[in-house]
Amino acid sequence: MNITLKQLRYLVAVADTLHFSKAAESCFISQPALSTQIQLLEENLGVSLVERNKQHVLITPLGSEIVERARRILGEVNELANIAQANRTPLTSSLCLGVIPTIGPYVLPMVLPQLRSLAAVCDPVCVRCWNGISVK
Amino acid sequence: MNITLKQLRYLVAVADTLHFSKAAESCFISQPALSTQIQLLEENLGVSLVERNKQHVLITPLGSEIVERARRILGEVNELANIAQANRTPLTSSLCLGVIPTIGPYVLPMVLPQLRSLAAVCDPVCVRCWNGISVK
DNA sequence: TAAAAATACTCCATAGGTATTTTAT
DNA sequence: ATAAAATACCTATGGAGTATTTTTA
Repeated sequence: MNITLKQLRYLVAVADTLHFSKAAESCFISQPALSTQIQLLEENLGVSLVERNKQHVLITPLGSEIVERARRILGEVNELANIAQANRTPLTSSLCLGVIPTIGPYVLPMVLPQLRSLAAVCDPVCVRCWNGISVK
Repeated sequence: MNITLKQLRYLVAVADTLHFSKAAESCFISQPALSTQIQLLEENLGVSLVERNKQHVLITPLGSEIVERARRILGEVNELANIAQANRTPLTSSLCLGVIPTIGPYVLPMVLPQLRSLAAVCDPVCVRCWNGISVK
């Protein structure tokens, strides 16, 4: 199997809490589910990341290195999502307007000026030709 | 749903090939499977990353930004795996040796010196007490 | 004995495959 | 007509839950 972001999240949670049950809670999953994914991650990487022998959980030296990298990766994934989120704001993305060619030349000259007059609509308004009306 | 590394890999493959079928092949999956994941990723992010209108696939401006970040993230995940891989080399990790207490005091003095004499075994050799023989 | 992690098992969501349809050139 | 992506449908893997066992202090 392959490393997943989920596994990295769970590992970071364990590093933060040093407690499987609390880590699971913070991830909104059950303790066994988290346990399993941590084991899978260790198996995937072929190394031991967490010591469960003593009374409290310990992160191995290599584990700490991995945890730090996991934090960075998860941060960058969040950034990626945020970038997208920012561009998702209504009307900052491109507006695709479909009109059948027959009436296009008559309707567009009336509609486009009004569209442009809306504050949120910026140049350029790009007009392309479509050969159908299948616009969703 | 959540962004997955798999989706980021597929997106990068599309950016590299600008062709869904070739991208799918390079990921060792079918074209529909890749198509679906790209759609899911776009849905997750709430933005359009790939233009499929014209004869050849185009990455949107926002898509390019996302692709660059995806590349970086995937690279760092590989690094993470490599770090682990490096520490997986046999006998650079700790060796856990279990012996029942009854015979421990008799056997260990004979075994440990030989263990130490092996080139790959370094100090410190840490000896702990176990209350059982359940060692895998 | 109590607290915490591992294991057993079951179920369901979903990733992926094959076959087909849609779309554009 | 051909090539490419989307869709439909089905199967199977595996992630997560509950219940239980194991382990350590």
